[in-house]
Amino acid sequence: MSKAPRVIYWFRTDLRLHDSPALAAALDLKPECLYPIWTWDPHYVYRARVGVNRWQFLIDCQNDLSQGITRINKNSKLLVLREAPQTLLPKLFKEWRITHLVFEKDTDAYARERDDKICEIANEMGVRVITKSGRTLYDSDLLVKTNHGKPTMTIAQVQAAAAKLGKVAEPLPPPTHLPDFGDLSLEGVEQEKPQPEPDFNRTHRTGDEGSYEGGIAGPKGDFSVPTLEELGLQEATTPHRGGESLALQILEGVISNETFTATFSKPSTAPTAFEPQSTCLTSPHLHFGSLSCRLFWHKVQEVLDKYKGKASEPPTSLHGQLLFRDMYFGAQAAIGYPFAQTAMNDHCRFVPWHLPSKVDEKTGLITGEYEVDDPQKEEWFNRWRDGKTGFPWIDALMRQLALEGWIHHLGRHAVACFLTRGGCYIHWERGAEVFEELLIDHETACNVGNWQWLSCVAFYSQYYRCYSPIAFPQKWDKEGAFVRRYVPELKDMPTKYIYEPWKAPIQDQKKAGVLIKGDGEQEKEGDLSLYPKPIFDFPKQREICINGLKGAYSVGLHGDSPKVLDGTWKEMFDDDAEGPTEGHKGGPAGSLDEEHAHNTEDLNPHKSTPSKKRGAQTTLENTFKKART
DNA sequence: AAATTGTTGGAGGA
DNA sequence: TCCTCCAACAATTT
Repeated sequence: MSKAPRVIYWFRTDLRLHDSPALAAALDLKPECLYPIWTWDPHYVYRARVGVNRWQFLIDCQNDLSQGITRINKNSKLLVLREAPQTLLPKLFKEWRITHLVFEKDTDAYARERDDKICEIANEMGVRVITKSGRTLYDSDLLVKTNHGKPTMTIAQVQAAAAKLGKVAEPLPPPTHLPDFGDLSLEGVEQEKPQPEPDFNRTHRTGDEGSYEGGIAGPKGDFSVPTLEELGLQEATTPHRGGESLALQILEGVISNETFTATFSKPSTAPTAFEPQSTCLTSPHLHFGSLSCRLFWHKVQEVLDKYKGKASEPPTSLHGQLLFRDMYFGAQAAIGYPFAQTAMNDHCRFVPWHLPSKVDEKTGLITGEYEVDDPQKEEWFNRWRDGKTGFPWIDALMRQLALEGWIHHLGRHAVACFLTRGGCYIHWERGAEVFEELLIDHETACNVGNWQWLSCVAFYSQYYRCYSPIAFPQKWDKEGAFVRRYVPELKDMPTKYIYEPWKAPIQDQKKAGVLIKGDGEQEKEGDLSLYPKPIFDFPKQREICINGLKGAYSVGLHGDSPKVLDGTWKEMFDDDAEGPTEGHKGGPAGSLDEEHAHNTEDLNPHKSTPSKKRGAQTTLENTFKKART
């Protein structure tokens, strides 16, 4: 007769009680006791980039989950344990006489490596491991297999595979009972403190990082959910809060509006809308698992089934948004570690962007540090990140991102295009890292996938379709309410100049209480606020970028090309690889000061084109002729 | 081989 | 508001 199961249910990213196939599997075991645990993975604390707002959201989720567990069983709660799962779990298996480990499968490259190791150890120790897929509509590995073993790179491929795989699984109801946990003794367990270097999150800490200081069960010894204070983090600034209770309320709000749900079309939702925003803001809940994507899918389906009018369809519909998520997860599942970088990634085009990542020679993985090939480009990057580019639309978005941890999808398009192929010509990996740090809904698969899309290195290739930081927001927000909200220096700027304040006559600037001057370092001059001059002439940079992309496409290297890996790609490009040089080596920004001294220079794109285009073409021929022979 | 399609560009004109 | 053109990528369909 075998003993009754003693189960660890390991909540990882997936923090939900509703529709957790893995939790259902754990309960199917009819365990004698169940330990619902969360482990502080030092990878998350130090190596992933996690800003305070995402920490806050996660802590909200944990508190809500813990309360949810206690509502079902007053003798149970979420147990938060401060140690890496690879070292901690084997000790717990022994200490708590565990028979089964159950968790939801994770296809992130690091998570897979970690979980494989854990499974191996569990196997050796005679602990049975049960995993279930629950993070996506379809199991990502199965999706890839159905896509002929290839990464899912288009939504059509996902839809074709989904048609073969059949309907999205029905969401599972929340559990009605949860067993007590057993003995919580940690007598025989010694905490192994993690190696904190490198620590990419140091900038967020006011005090010492303290998540491993109070022992495995935390400073109170009661396995409680940590506070930002305990983690040594500054206070969060986001108004968006986490937790399944809240997520279900949002979902209810969405589906109770039948027309919104049935006719939702992402490209026609305004990126400039705030309070309320134009989309549902469920992405952080999908990331942390405080909302099930399958529950979302079927709730939307119920509305569609009874909707009489003309409904929207994938890819622009709500279902389409969820399918895109599965697409990026499928691509990541198939490509693995290289998916999140250019190096070794056969699906990623090589473009000689500025500020390229340093690559670890042994592992081939990017290190998180980058090469400053041109100090001016680093200045552009810093000003982009800090919302001081001098383009109000870009700056407003970047400030909203830093403050609230969320910006609309099209806003992400605008800033991503601006940093990479439609402005700065800086590496998409730099932008992805900033988003990773600041977004509360950050998901490696979706973030990396979208950066590749926007920079035209994978998923998308129409690099000549470029977002203007002036014309694009004008389409949505003529008055510039969004800019006035997030860039308060410009709140009284006349509407005519709101997206290009450098054009405002000096009298108008003064009347609006702001001077367009400097690089954003200085905030005030006397009574007047200062707002920076633009980092460059947008139409000029746009042309440089488009020609650069054209060249890189014609060279045709990918992340796994030998020339990319050994650095000899440089032979295929001129030194100023991004395009026409024509005496702009010092950079167009240098000439800006003079050009805009009178604030009347017309920076309207597409004005100067015909003669210049020929010039660019000729230079391009020269730049890439080696590649063609 | 040519035509079509692809979630979300911009300008100019009717 | 809708249409065409711009100059032009790549995967898929015909």
